Amino acid sequence: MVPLADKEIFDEDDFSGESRVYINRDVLSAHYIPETLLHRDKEIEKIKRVLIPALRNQRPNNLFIYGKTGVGKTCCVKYLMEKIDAQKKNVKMIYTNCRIYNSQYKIIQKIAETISPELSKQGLQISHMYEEILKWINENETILIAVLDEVDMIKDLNELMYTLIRANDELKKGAVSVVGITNNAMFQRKLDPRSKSSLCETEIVFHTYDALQLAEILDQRAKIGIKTNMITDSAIKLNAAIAAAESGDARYALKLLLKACDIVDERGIGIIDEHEIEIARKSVDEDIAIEIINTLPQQQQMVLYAAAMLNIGGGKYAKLDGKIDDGALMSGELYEKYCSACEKYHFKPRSARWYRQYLSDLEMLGLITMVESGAGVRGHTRFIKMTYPAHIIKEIIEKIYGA
DNA sequence: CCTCCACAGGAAGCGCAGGAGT
DNA sequence: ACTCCTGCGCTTCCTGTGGAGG
Repeated sequence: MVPLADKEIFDEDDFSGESRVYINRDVLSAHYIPETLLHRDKEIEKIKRVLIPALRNQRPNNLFIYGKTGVGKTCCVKYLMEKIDAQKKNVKMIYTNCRIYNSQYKIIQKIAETISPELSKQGLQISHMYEEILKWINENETILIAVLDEVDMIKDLNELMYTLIRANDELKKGAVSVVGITNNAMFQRKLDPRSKSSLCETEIVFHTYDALQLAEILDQRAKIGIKTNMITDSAIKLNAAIAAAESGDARYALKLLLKACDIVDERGIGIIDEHEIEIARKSVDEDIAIEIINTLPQQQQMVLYAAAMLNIGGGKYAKLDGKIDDGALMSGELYEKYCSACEKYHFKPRSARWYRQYLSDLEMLGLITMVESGAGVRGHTRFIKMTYPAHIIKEIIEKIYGA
């Protein structure tokens, strides 16, 4: 046997060999921003109109963008960011994904780091970074626009908004504006009235794509990214129809397309047709679940696991005078199951209060949905339904911790 | 109508970790 | 090496809520 070190793991073809399917695989990624954004002219125009004062060195209104996942919110904003950057005016747009930068501290730090690398150290006081940012804006007479994607993930958004608004009172030159992006309709309720009215100075709502629009978007990407005659029209139509039925989510549509292309690319023969889209669909659904669950904190995985076990085992829940949906769990019952799941894997279960926090986190991630009990049930509780099939979740978590 | 149930979710506070300042 | 400060995950305590039951 040849020792591994002496063997070439990748052969020459892997580097230089041309793909049968792709011209440029990256084009099919959701992060790719095409030259022209289809079906978003109106939205781009609206955002542009809000941001235009910045180019004249005036403070633009704060902007709040709402719309479901994969409707092009981030894409449109990033598209405009590039255009504004190219103008080379004294406008600095800083994009932050608040799923990662989820507190006032982290966001201020991110801004500070962007304007001056010396401020990238951890542990600096927030007031220090704040002063440095103000100084920088003043000296450069800059309009700073903080783009906060998934703004609902920020834990102390009220404080952050207060800080950023106050900055404008202290600045002699330059200004600070905020663009908040979210897909969570409920989130405005958590804001105090002051932050709400200031963040939502102007609001833009993005509507979901229909099947026709999705088909055109897919077609546009396919033309740039995939070689001619490698995909049939009916495959694109089916791909669009599936995504439109799911949620009108372009990101999902692209993932599906990418997966189907990968399948054909690996297989080495044939083209992408309806059948390939169908196969891709199954594996994409599972991939999405695996990706989310793997990055979940341990305790939240336990809650999800408990829910899956109850769903499979068939708890008492489903038999409550037939009114309740099959598979709807009561939160009290689930907490007990969660505690025993923790015991099984030798984790210390958290308090019921914290467990309720986990539930709302899981709901935010779209892994479960919750409904108030309402009439027919004694007491005040919530019914919990899983968005992904229980057996898939069970498998994924048992793969991590063992059965 | 009142009380109880089964929770929801806010507020306060605690212990720990990790970095800054001395 | 130490003290101070801040963020983070968590518990404890508490008030609120909406329907069932007496």
